[in-house]
Amino acid sequence: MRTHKRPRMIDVAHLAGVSPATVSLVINNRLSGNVRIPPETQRRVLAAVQELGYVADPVAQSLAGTRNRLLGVFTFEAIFPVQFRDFYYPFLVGVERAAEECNFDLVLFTSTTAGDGKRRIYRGGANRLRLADGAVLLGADEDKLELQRLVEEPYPFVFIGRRELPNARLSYTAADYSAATCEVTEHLFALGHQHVAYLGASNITESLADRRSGYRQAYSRRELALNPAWIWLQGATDLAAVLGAWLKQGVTAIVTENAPFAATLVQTCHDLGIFLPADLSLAFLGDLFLDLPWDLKATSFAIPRQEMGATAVRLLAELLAQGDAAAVRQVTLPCRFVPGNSCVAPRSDPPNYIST
Amino acid sequence: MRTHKRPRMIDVAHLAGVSPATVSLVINNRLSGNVRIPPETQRRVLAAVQELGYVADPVAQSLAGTRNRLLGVFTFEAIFPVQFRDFYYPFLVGVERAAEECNFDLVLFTSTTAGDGKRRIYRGGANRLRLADGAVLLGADEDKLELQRLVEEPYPFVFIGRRELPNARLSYTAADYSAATCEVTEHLFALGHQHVAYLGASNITESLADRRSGYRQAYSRRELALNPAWIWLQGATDLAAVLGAWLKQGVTAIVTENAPFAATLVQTCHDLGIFLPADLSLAFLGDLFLDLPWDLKATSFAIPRQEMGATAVRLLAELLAQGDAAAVRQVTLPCRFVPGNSCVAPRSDPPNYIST
DNA sequence: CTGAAAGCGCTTACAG
DNA sequence: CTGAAAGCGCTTACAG
Repeated sequence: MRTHKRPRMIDVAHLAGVSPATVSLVINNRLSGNVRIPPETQRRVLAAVQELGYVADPVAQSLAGTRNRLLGVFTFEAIFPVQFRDFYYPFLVGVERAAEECNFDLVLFTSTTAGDGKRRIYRGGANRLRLADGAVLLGADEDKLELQRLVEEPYPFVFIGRRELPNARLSYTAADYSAATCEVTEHLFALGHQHVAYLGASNITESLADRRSGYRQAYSRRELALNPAWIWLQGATDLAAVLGAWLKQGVTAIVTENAPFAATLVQTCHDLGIFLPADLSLAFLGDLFLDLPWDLKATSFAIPRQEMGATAVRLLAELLAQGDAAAVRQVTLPCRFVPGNSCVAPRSDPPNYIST
Repeated sequence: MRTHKRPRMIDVAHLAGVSPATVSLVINNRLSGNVRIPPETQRRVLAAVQELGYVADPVAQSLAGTRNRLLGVFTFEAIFPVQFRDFYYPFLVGVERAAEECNFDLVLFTSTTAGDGKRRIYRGGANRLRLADGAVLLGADEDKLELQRLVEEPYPFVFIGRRELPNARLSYTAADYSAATCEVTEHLFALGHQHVAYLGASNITESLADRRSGYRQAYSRRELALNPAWIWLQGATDLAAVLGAWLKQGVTAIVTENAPFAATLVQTCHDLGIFLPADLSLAFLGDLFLDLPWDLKATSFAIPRQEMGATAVRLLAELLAQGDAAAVRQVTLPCRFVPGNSCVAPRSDPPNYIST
């Protein structure tokens, strides 16, 4: 039972002495081409809007099939995560700023949480995001099946982060992890390291694949042979054992993937009595939220998170303006190399490690 | 031009050989009271739903169902501030969680930014928040005139943080800064301090007023006279001078308001060669985002930020359910005393300070 | 230039 | 028990 406290378009129309259609036209500035409404009428309409405090109901606008200047923000996990707060926040800052620029409000889909705590775009079969004109998606753990379904319908969205599907292209703003990883690895080569190992997580995502290809690229640019044993993805084997073997084989530097992983690495080095960075140089692939011991500052790269968020919104705004829901835009932004002191030149006189 | 790829209710109705109304009733389980649909019909409808992969369009549902289940989140500054990120974030976490519970989506009003960079509830006379069923407001620097206007219209909202208006009551979820400050101050008395001074900001807000009254309350509970000179609000006089005077007069402990301010205090102590906490105990009024030197851990209290956010949303949900836009709810949540080591017993043998 | 009408996809009284 | 109809608040051809 809606109490009609909120003024509706019909009220505005009455007050202004025109029809709802005219109100709609004036409000939405659809005064192009063959539609011409005299300034005086427009003024009356606007005055009525003013007087009543009228704001169009976005739900009705949406149903009627036009734009409601609402941009969705969808994450498969909580949008305000507690665990990776520091990582995600800058994306949101960027999203907000760009939305402000483009005059969009943001709708956060929190009601899409399924029974299992995970969020779903499709509830049963309906695309919940349709409440908004378009949406920005972000976060890990995306459900590829849902994404696949989303690209198949004419609904504009942009993913923050590169995401690929088997048989479809989708819009995204990515960070150039490949180039950044290549740069970091080359930095190690330039310092004089010959054998640079790679420590990664056991899973594979687009952004991890990019890092790994950047690592390989650095090797091929230097025309160095890459010993497959120097790539180790977290698995059955013990990290300490791998580390011991690497050192014996002459590995003097490691590039490592994510922060939780990096913490384990640093701890293991400590346990094995390996001095950082004197015995072993460490480079980190992306923003690190980890306090390193011994005044170590991570050599790494910075992900342009705020820009990625802002760019995603701007792309979406373009897609909407262009009105072609099938259009695909992909933008890759550079990362910034962050020099630290966790990478130094290798020892001229390497210690003789005992295997563990 | 919406393409009808998605099955609509009418399609289900056709397939099941019933009317849309029946489909709606079955799907929404509105089979109470005088509505009775034979199991066989229900089965047919459900089978059709299944076969077509039908799910109701939420947009149409909201439009038909009177409410749009959108809750606004409004701040007069950016909702994702860069400066006070750590302070505001937990409120948002609480808001999101409660919204999820209550099945509301959230709309962040970023489009309300005026030319001057500040956000406004009213744009040209229109309440922009009306887009949502109700709204949660938070943040400092609220515009009292806009708030005044908002309470005057029948629009349900809840402020996160106590806010008062001259001639109206509004709904909020507050933290009990008064009790918490009283507790912290009494803690100092219990440690043996006789003269506890108060250092505050120059402005006055509801939450600062609460702290100040808590401080006074602690004195009156102990039946101690409060020397007016021991309350100092940031102003013309130099902090160092005030501090020097206090110490000479036997002040051995200070409670201090906000973090930026607290930083100045700590620095000044350092400059004057005052050892913390041996020479001077320091208590902090609320969550402190400041690294204290010398392994000092702040004695302070924790603001129940997440709970405040969640409670605000739940209150709002209640107000909406109750349908009385004029109803006012005010909830005050307790803060948690945080024992640190920045408060210790006063020296039995106080140093003889030289005035600066 | 502007109004009347149809339609977006659903729900809810109201009849039968 | 179930259908026909009206309505939610808007937009968009289509007439005039």
